[in-house]
Amino acid sequence: MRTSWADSVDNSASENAATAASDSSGLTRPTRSTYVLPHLRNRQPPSTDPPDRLHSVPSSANGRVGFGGPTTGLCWPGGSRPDLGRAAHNGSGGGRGRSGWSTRNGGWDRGREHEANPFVDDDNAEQAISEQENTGINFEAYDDIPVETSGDTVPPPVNTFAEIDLGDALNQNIRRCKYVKPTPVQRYSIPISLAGRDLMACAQTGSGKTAAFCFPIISGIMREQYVQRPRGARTAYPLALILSPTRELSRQIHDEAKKFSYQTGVKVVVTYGGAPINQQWRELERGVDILVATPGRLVDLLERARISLQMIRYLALDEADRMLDMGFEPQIRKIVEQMDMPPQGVRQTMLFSATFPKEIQRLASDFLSNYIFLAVGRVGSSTDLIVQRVEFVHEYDKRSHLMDLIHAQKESGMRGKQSLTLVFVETKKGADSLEHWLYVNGFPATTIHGDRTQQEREKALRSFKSGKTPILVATDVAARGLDIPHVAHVVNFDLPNDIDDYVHRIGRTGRAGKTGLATAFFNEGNSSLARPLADLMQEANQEVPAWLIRYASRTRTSHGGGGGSGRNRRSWGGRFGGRDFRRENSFNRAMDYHGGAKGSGGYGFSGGYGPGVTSAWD
DNA sequence: AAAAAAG
Repeated sequence: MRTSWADSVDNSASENAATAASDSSGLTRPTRSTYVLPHLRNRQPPSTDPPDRLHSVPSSANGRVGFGGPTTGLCWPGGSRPDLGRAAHNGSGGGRGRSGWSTRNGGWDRGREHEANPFVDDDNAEQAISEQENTGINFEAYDDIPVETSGDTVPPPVNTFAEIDLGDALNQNIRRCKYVKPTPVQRYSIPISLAGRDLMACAQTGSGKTAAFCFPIISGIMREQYVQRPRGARTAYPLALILSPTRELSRQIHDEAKKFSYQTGVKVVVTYGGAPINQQWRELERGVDILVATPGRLVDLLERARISLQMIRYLALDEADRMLDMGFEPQIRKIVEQMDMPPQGVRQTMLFSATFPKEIQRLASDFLSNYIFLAVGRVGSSTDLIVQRVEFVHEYDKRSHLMDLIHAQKESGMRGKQSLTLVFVETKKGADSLEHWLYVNGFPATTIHGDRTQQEREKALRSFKSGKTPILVATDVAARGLDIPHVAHVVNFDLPNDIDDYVHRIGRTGRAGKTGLATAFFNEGNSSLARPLADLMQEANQEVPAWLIRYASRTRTSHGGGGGSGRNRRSWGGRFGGRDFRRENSFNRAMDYHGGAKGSGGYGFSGGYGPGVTSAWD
């Protein structure tokens, strides 16, 4: 049985009580002194704000003290593994010159001690907030998770990181990240990727997808020590490309990848729009193995020949279904098919998302070669950890209703700043206007959307993460992938039109095995979402209001009971549910999953490794 | 129809 949201907030509050008790900056205190109205924000000087300083304060802790590094001074990565590449550059061993993995910085990174320690933030700021945080994933929530694989000769999953030959350096970083054992998606996808196979992976929000595609890439690059890259004075030749749909997500992936690749010699660079391109050029000139990027800026750099993709061995698309939807597909096609990237089959391609509609899968198969399809958990969301509520709220009542929710949340045990509320709205204008209204009413809120400058966007995100403004009003720019600890409540102030967007939005809470609450405001304008929403909630064992079910049956489409056609089809399917309600449509949903796309190619289910249809989640 | 992504 489910604990109530208030309970879970109470629990986490008491978990944190020891360390957070002295924190007096409550939710209720609007930070008016630093608040700037939206229309005045462009005049802000490029100042560093407190959250940033918070992270950089302990300069004395910079360097190698944070993770107990000195104890490992004698076992540099690869010290006992000559095949692990760059270790040879360390100290006096580096006599290979340009035959190493990165011709551009072969001589530069000998002094690895100059590589900033990406773990200092964790050790100082994050741990102070919550000891629990970095021990991360609540693995009990992942026990007996259903898994399905299909494709030729699927490599078996592993149960521990130790079973995987990732290399000493990477293993050490995994320990520094305090990852104790792999999440389900990692257990399955890492062996697949290490075997060199292309992969299309669906896994719940917050289940560790980033590491799942980063580890094999980093490990693979470390092995390719003799990769000879062309020498172009101004052109960078990355070996791996990771694409994501928003700038903030690209940044987040970059920051994660930096941790994973610390002291491996593998260089990670991020590039995205809205930020000065010169700085990014300089970074690229210093050498890049893994490039993380948003599509627009990458195309720009490709057209200026600052980047060549001809050495790409690994291509990963995060939020792959978004990357291939109408808005992005032409750009992705250009990058993948019309520039100088090696074709599928030559490079290794990995697609990851929590949702994967059938029609997008069909598109995606253009980029893949003999790929393995992997579905981990109830595809669509980590729903059991998220308590979902739907309330009927008229348009004109939404604001006061939101105010009630925030007050209720405040009273139900938010003592520190670690209980954050993320409010999704449909439009950028709506975001500004709601944020302004919240401000006027004394709520410490900020907003993130595509009409704000990149500086404003990143500042808003920092301010939210730090708890300085524990309410964030966002458009769908924040719907996918962002990993924000302590988001206790996601409010769908305006529901999206696509149920997949809903899945991603609520996935901003209930991360890494923690619980969360998601509240949606539903009214006549959302009738097209009634059925898919009711179905999703029911599948996740949520309480579905009777009025929503009535709405759902009223808006049944002529295509029949499956939720209609088009964008609101059920894309996650009920393959893992054991209940009759799901079985009824299991055939249709199986078709949804696999789209019949490779019907002649022998892509049957093999599914012999997972626990099949047994699931603690049902 | 909106949002995102180049400037």
